Amino acid sequence: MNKLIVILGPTASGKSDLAVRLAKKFNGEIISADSRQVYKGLDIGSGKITKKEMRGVPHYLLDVASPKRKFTVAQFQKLAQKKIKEIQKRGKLPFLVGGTGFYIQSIVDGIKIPEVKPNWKLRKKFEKKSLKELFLILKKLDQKRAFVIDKNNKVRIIRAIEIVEATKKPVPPIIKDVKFESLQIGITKSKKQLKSAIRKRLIKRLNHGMITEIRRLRRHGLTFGRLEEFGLEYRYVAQYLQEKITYQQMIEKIQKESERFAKRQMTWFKSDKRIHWIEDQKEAERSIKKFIKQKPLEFSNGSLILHGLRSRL
RNA sequence: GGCACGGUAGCCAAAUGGAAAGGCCUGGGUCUGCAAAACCCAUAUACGCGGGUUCGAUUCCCGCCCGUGCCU
Repeated sequence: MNKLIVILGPTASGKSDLAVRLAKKFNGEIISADSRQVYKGLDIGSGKITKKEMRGVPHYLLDVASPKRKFTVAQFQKLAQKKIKEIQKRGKLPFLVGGTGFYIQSIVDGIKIPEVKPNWKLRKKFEKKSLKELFLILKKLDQKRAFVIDKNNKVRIIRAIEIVEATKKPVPPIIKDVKFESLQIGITKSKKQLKSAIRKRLIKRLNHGMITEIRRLRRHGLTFGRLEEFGLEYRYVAQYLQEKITYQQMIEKIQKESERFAKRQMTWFKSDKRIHWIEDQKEAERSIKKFIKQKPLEFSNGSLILHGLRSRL
């Protein structure tokens, strides 16, 4: 059996808690799909689940990377696929839980990411160039990719150039290699609910030593610049510690930015029509039960080549 | 009380004697190794009040109100 349950939703929607309950009920184990919780030492600020909250359910892909180094989707994909298979082999049901849409997509759709590691030196060099210059470079190297790429997005253009330079070939089309049969369950919350959940959670995190945590990260050698890259809590606490903003401004910023982040997450999720949106645990249980009973789908051999960028089934 | 500066959209903020920039917020969206990232699109009956000068005033003049700073 290669079934996989995905629990997703915007930040502060209560994914972790729901996942533990469901995992307990269905003999499952949890794999986190969160781009910040992979880092060691980012605990309170990233809302990492505690040992106690796990209630005996094994969790994976937490604390697998050093915050000094950048962790990427490709690394996530490899580790997660391996873990999921291991869990399945033991006869347990894997739950992929998190809010990082791209990470989830990398597993659910099994998109093949070009095997070109980020070349930080090259990126740094190209970052200095103007958008226009970069676009012209890409156009010369790979017309097809240049045609569809977001012309205003430096990061993407540089990445495309990076791939072509390394492989000496155009950027390959997106290929899907779906390895698991997955059921995606999404938690919905109204804007009001999210807003107040974010507020409550923020106060709690501050009371639980979030600032101390970030000071500790500093002591362990993380620069303020690096801390700011983690976004939200880490970014604005870092700014507060540098006295760029006041305590009050820090709180307001984290709140606002978290709300906006939740919105962006929903934008991502909304476009995936396969997600089953649920309002409570009962509903989730029902759809999981039904999903488990289904006969495994016949997997078509070979990989799919997508003509569009994402599948919106 | 005196002096100075200011009052432009929900917030910040520019310019201008002749159809009032921009940013934020907000809404929608994109996504091929940084994705809590990066990027795109949309959005406003906005010039404190009253009078005057003028063909025409947000802009110049007078008075008033409000805010900020300094002085007594």
